[in-house]
Amino acid sequence: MKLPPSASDRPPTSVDVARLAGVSQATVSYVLNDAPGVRISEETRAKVRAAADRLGYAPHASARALKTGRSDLVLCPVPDVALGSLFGIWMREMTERLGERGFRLVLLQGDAQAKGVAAARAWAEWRPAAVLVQEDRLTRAAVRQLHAAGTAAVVAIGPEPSALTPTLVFDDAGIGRAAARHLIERGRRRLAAVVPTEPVLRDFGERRLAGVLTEAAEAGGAAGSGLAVERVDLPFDEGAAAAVAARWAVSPDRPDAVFAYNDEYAVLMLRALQDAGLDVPGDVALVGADDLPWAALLRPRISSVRILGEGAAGDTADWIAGLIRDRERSPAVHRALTRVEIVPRESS
Amino acid sequence: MKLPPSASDRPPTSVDVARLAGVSQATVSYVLNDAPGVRISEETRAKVRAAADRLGYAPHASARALKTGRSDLVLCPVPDVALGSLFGIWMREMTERLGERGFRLVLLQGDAQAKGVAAARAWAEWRPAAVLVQEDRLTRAAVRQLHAAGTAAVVAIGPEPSALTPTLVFDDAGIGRAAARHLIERGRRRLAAVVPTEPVLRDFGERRLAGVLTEAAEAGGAAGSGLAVERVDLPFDEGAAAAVAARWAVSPDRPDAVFAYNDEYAVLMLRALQDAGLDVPGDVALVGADDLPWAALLRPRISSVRILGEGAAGDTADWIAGLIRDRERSPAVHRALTRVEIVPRESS
DNA sequence: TTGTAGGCGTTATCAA
DNA sequence: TTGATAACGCCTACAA
Repeated sequence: MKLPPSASDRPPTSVDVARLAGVSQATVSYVLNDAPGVRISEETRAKVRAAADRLGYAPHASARALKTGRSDLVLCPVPDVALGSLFGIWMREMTERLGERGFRLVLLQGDAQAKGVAAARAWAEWRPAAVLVQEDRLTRAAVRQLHAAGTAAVVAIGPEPSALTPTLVFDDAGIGRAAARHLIERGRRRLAAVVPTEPVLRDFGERRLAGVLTEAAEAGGAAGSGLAVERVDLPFDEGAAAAVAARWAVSPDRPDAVFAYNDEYAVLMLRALQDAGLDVPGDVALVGADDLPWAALLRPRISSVRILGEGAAGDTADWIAGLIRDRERSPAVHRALTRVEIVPRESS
Repeated sequence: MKLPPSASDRPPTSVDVARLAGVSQATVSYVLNDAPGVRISEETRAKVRAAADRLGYAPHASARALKTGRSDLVLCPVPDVALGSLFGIWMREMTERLGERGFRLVLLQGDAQAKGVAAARAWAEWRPAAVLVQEDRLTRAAVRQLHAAGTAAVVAIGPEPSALTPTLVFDDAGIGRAAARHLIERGRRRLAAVVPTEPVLRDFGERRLAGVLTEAAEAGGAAGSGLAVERVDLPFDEGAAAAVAARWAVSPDRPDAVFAYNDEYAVLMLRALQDAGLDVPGDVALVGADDLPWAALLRPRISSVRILGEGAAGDTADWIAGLIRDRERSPAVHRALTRVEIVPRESS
């Protein structure tokens, strides 16, 4: 097998293909793009395709984007924290479905601190069809910047509908509510909610805590019984967890239930509680979140709040494709990303 | 604050900026790119920058790429499995460091099955400066395709130097070896190695197993003692794990040590072993891999093989930048990605 | 110190 | 059914 004769050292262009096939450059474009409303003989098509193959021709995406004025890019600048397995599954489904709709989802990691109009400008340079990004990285100027650059859809991901643009609502409060409701229904009265101190997790923790408080307030009102909620700010650190557990061990009004933010924090608390001589769930019930596979293997098995189920991404991808099609800009448009569901197990 | 007067509905171009600033388009380009060897008055520069700001001008990345003939893109098509926290940390460091070198690392998730020349063509359309991809997704034709498209560096990630292109060697066998050495040094003689049956993990498992076998063969030869290695094909499933453990519980020549592939499988095995009445590490020692934070919280705490430490990515990024600069194509060039290190804990 | 002009590789319009 | 040809937005010699 011989190397294709490279006319020069530079990547082959459609002109090269045309020359080799003995047709005009326009014909190459027609054939390779299956241009509608153009009749080209099957013979010519074959010649063109053979030539393209032979040269290893790959159309220049930038040239195409420049000419057509649009790109099929859906930019998704992800913060580091998002690279969890849960998010990974969701992302894969999104990629797949958006691909079927003709879009290419691209993850931009890094520059986690880049936000506002500066970040928006960097994203805008690619003239993406859509940008899908954590709400707190968007400002009014950022959204305007993206629109100015022709971005058809700017989609925020946040705890509640953004005032700026359509939002994919990720209901962290709902997660806290689900956990709290479950615990209260089981007769627990003194709840504790862990709020991670890690900068990237803190905000999520706050919102989950808020959900616990909401649920407790509602249930407390209904039952007329005193429901207490203790807030526990906690780094992911054994010592810190042990200190909390030790305090509870000797406290008469210690919590009888803990919502541990997620499954990892749940293990952390589980160990600390057990080491402090507290029985789970006898003395203290425990609920995590994310429903990670290994959490079900602990003893006791950790109850968890399942967040993004399989198949949750498909519809979302269609929704986003619709936003792009309609160039939707109204902040009134939003969609719940989360389907929260408690998975009860031994620990609660 | 008024909206900038948009001359038209289309994204502002450098011509628009020039018009607003009252200068030529070339001047805009000079100013915005800080062109060397061109003297432009500070006054003019200010005017240009003000105009660009006012219009929300973002240079068209595709137009620039088309003109300059190169892009600063480093494409990294990742399989789904890679979106673990470990890989996330590594990725973030890579992004950062490559950014300092003027490159933009972009993750293409999905199309995990796309490989060979078809996938290469899709990647080539973006005329990336480099492509960083799992070795098994590359073929000779794929590498040639990328080179033909002007890709300066095609970097494979694989268990051993590729015959096609420079390789980032991810030493899975070394992980198995480290685990085996540790266990053998502690006097264990009948090793078992878990090979996950999940399609995406199986190959990695095979290589880690191979490492265990290698180490056992070497140690066996040296010690002259009979070292046995049992292969355990296992899905991530409690029932399957229980079956294995139950068999071992009544077997006189059961393993006295298990390398569980990773920390998640380690929990799986830990529970199964304990349920079967086997003591860890008394009857059976256990070693995982990845050194996930929560694994250290189990009882007994899981010994683990740490793989990519902090800072492992910085040098790698520099190495890749070098490959791009030199347009390095020799398969002889490779670099170890892994820095394997055992983290001994209670379970072994 | 600034402006003019050509061309990067495509797509798409209009003739032939 | 096919072939010239004109942009798309930007960079960069070269001219002024």
